[in-house]
Amino acid sequence: MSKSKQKDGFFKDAQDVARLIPKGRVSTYGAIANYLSSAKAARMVGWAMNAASNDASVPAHRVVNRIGMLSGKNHFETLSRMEELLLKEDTKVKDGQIVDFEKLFWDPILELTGVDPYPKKS
DNA sequence: ACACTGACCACTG
DNA sequence: CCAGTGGCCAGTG
Repeated sequence: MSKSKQKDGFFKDAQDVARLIPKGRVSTYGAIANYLSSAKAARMVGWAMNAASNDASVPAHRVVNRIGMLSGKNHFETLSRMEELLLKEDTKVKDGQIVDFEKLFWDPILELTGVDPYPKKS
């Protein structure tokens, strides 16, 4: 990061995927991580967002944890910044959680590859 | 160069 | 059902 050129890596990819999230939709760290590598790299996605917090082109506010909670709001300029940004995009937020999260959920795997990562329960 | 940490998730017991 | 633990990648001390 400090270097002018960013080597291709998880960060770059995660930020790139974040930019693909349509306005008014939200995604999760795990989904993005799973799309890039595995769900276990979810932590890095959050970190990538933090690294990109200076980059306004990366809608980090559209990325929440798996239960639709604004877990990363503490890393924004202000605690209410993330929620405000979401509300501006018609994304309802209630008590720190995305309303109708299931409907607004944008899964890169499902949307970009067409493969349903969540096989129906047996 | 080693160890630890981090906006998380899924699997085990 | 709740608690515990491993794991992923990159950056920092």
